[in-house]
Amino acid sequence: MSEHIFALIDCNSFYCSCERVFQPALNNKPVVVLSNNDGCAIARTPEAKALGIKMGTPEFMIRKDKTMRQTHIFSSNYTLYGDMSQRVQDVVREFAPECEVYSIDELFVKLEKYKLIGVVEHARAMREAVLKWTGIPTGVGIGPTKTLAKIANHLAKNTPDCGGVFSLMEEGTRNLILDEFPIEEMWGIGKASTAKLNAMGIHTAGQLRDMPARQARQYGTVVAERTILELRGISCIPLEEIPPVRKGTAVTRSFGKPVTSLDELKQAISTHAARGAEKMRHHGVIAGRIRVFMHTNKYRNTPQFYGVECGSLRPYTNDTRQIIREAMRLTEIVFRGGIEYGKCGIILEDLLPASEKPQDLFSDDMPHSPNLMKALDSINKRHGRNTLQMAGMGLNKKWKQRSERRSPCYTTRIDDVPIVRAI
DNA sequence: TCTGGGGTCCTAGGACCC
DNA sequence: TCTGGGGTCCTAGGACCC
Repeated sequence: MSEHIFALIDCNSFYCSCERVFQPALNNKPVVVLSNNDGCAIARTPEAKALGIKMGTPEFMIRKDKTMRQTHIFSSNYTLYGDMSQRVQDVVREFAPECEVYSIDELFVKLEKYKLIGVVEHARAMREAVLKWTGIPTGVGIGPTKTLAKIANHLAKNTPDCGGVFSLMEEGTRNLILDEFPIEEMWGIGKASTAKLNAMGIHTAGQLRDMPARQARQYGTVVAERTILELRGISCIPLEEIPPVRKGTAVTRSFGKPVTSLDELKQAISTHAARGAEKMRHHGVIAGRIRVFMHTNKYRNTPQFYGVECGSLRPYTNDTRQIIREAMRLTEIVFRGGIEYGKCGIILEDLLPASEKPQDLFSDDMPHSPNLMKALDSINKRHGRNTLQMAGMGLNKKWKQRSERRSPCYTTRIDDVPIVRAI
């Protein structure tokens, strides 16, 4: 039986690296990128980590703290990151056509074909090409299963002198490493599992790998069993080259400041509903159900409230008007006065490819919908999001989030393309 | 005294991921 | 003053059906 060879390519501090590509003066300086609403740090460079900034450190703490304040802070710019991600993928595919896009900054590939020329050398060449052609630094971990490739990737980033590539294909090395590797750093082992395993005396990946079957059953689920087999080098999680069809899609946001009025809530929900409909059209799907929710800010010391209501969409649709209509009906049901809301959103469920739309005898169809929506989308694509919108979405959107330090869309907006001048 | 068994669907909640 | 958003999978329990 021929052995699998998985590699995981992971972009280093991806969002920060994207910002650095266009501001090279920030290399070797602490940089963070904030969440939506400029709430907290979601990406940090090693220099920022060294200052004590953690994943989720609030923005105001970074700004106030004496050592942290030297950090360069960016609002998140998903248009830029999405485009840079696409460029990284394009380079990786040239070196490894069997490729799964695992997240915006991670790709799994299979490398069996490169065994003769040397898998590690090939990975190194790929990594250098990604850096040269996109400006994004990466780490590559190699192993006989995805779980082991993930661990190898962790080592690639934290082992000086490995040139950004680490392989766990060789069994001897693997055993030595796993005996030292803490379980809480493993893929699929979160807080709850760590506590459970620690209580059983399991602290390292090596101990987990050698756990007797009886004890393993006591510990957990199918997922745990799979992880243990993967640690033993038996591949249970295959490469998924074709992304599975989404089951649902959500648009949710915190408010820039607390919202109390039904009017503003309706504006926000209809804005999210319109964005949800747009996302569905982009993916060529329709929804059979929509859920609307709103809740208070859990960090504030005010009476807490969480409300949610679900309604069906018949016929299945991705038409902005129908989605907003149902969302407004649900909003009025859920809404309660006298509450300071912190966040709201919509979730579209029961998604189907638009081509598989169920026939429906009892509800009116909108024959002109596809063309109208197409026109709406192309106008907004050319002139910017919500250039053309439904009246209910509101014009001044006072509830909107902050995003004060967003960088330009260097690679996707012609007005934002950097200009190089010869001196 | 005796009181089936198996299946589906739905929802809620937990855990985990990036 | 200020603490993200968007996903997946699994399990348990209730309702309902034959």
